[in-house]
Amino acid sequence: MSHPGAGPESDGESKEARILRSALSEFCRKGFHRATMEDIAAGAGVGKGTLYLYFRSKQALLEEIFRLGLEGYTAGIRAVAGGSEPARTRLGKIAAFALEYAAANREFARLAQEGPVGMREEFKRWLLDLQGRILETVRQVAQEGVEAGQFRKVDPELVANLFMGGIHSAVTALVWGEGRRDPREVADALTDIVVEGAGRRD
Amino acid sequence: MSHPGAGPESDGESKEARILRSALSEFCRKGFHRATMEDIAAGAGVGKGTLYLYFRSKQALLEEIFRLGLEGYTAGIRAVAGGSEPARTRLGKIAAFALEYAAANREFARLAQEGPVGMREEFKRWLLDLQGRILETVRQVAQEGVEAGQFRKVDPELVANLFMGGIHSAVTALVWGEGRRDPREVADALTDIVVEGAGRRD
Amino acid sequence: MSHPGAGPESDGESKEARILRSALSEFCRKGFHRATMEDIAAGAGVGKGTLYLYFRSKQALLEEIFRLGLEGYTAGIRAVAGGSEPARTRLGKIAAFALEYAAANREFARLAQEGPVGMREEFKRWLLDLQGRILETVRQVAQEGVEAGQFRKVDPELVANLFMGGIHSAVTALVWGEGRRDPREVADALTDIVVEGAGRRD
Amino acid sequence: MSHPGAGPESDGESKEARILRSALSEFCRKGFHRATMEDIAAGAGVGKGTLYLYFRSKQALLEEIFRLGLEGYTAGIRAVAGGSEPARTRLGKIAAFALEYAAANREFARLAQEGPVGMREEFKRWLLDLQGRILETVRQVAQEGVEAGQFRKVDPELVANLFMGGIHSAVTALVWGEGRRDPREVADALTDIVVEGAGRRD
DNA sequence: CATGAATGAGACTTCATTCAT
DNA sequence: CATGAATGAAGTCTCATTCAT
Repeated sequence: MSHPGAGPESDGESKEARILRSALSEFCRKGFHRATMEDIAAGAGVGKGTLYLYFRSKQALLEEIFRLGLEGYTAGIRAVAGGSEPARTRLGKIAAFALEYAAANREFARLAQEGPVGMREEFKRWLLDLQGRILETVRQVAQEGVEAGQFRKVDPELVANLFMGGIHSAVTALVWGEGRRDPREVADALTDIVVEGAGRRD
Repeated sequence: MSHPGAGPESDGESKEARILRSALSEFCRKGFHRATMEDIAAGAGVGKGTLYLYFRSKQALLEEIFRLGLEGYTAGIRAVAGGSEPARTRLGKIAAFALEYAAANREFARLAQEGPVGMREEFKRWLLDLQGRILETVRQVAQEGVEAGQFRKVDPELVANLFMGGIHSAVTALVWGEGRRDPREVADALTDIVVEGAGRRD
Repeated sequence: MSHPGAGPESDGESKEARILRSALSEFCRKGFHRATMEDIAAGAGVGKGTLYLYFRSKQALLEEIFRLGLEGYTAGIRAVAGGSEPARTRLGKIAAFALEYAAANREFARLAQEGPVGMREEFKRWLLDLQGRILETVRQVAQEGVEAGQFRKVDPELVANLFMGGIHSAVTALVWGEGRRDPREVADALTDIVVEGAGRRD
Repeated sequence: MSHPGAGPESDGESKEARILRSALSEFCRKGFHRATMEDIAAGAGVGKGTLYLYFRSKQALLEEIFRLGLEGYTAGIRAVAGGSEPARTRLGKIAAFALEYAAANREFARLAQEGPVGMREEFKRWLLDLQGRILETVRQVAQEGVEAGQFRKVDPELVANLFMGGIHSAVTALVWGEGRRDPREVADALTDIVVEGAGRRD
């Protein structure tokens, strides 16, 4: 086995998974620097030294959390963005997926909003890259919308920025606010405004 | 001092201001936790102990930076949002102001994007509150647009979220990217899409 | 195992011996404190826990290495020192044996030169004692040389110190230096100087 | 001032000196790895953090101790070795100086015998170099003795090795043994044997 | 007001040792 | 006998904060 304790645990979750969950929870609650390895270990029900059997360092732990969390996110975004449906439909799906993903991973969503605090410069670049690729994916959808005549001649990059920014803003409200709204409904309304505009049609 | 009678600060900036500028610069460059009081003091050209004559703690320094930076920002937003012009015009002015403010205060804009790292829970709440009040201001504009029949029956809160999220996204590109675009132009394009929509009008 | 009936250790070396060799190698390469039980186990081709079936602790491992290495050394010294030949011959044999022993056990010789790092106070005393007994053996040879009229009235203890110190110095050059000289030749030259003196005879 | 606290202390010794003394004492008593910065600080009567105002790390502290200790040693050796007196006289002075230096710096002498444990590879090389230069100095004396016809045709390098090895051995006895002998007397006797030889002159 | 030497709490990380399998 | 996952004591080092000057 490449990793210690890869076998099934009695409480139904691998040690690695327990550590990751505990770390996410601590990082989210206290921020990277205020969270201590001691507390993370306690939260995972393991000894302090055990953390280092699974992760090289505190930083590595943080980065792995981001890697895993963003892997699912980007894969999902790309999947729903890749169809052959009208641009509007695809945008709607992107928004819906993003908001639902955030709702399903509230702690990670909160952590991700803290920004790349405590990461090595190298990992920060990876993160910016990833963000760039997501924006590019959305831009592509907008551009295809323009080319297919579904959208007017708008700057696709700006649409992508606006759209993802709007989603980001909605996610903030979603994960921090108390009065929760249905992610799907928000996604639809957001898409509606981006495509149809807020202005009155005469 | 070389010029007696030139006032206590012959280099034209009060010690407090110099400290704040140095702290902003350090926080921006290294992040809150990696920045040291020693470096901040050196950057301000004062002794380490002097920092504590002006600010109770490192946290207080950070919070004061945010207080001052956001004060100007919110005041500006409120000012341009408050006129009696059409909603679209006011939204355009909001975007223009926000982007220009970010361009004029790049370091602060970068710092603000890092999120509330290192702040006391109490100050985080104040920050969320402030953000809420800004959103509320924008929401108000949108709502008045709806009421005045300039906008169709969209959810004003969502419009505010989308709009400010888009601005946020544009600011990120503005303060981190190299190829700079004119803030005003970006603001106009952003407003245009939000009001007119990306979709084709038939 | 490939050859049933070939005994429990078909590779020709008992587990204990393999562990000792690996430990010696690690201690020699990295020093006592930097060497890890993990690496020692890996080098011996056994599990970490197995080390503790053969040795009580890391210290015990170190001490056993010294015990074994010095056992052969002191036995050899005593053997060649014990004859009834002239003192000079016996000194020559002592030097030859010591240098050849070091050449044949380079790793141990290097380790022994590092001094009693990491040992318990008790074992350090044993070590000093042993060193004292070796010196005593050599002193005895010198004294007998004086008594037999082969040597002039020199302090036998000092001769022993000088002689063994010279050997020690030569061993250092032998086990660390690249340009190797023949141990036997060095031993002869060393003995020659100690007995005949560097000074010119008129 | 380049260093904090360079001014005179109330107890008549600079903080840096107190730290160095405490560190030497701890390193000597427990060895490099077993000595703790906490104990060193306590022994110097300063806080733990203060150590790091004067020395970058524990290693740096050790290395500085060696640098200072060996600086005086090598300077002394070179000084007494450099005269124009007969080789024998100079060897005698070298031995006397070395033994007196060891007697005057017993703790350092003990530490130096532990070998280069805990040092960076780079510093180890510096140390070996220094040792080589000392040997070279002694070798030079022996060679000049040969050239001046004071010594017979012996290998000067071997003489240097023997002589310094003998001194080393005597130092060990001196700093660890209980029954102390006068360094000067030991130095004379040692030199006598090396030059005249232990053997009887017929 | 200003300074910066001094402090010590606190965090990460290592690794010898144990013990259930 | 053998293993190696798990542990936690222990140690180094950082840095915000204080206070005597």
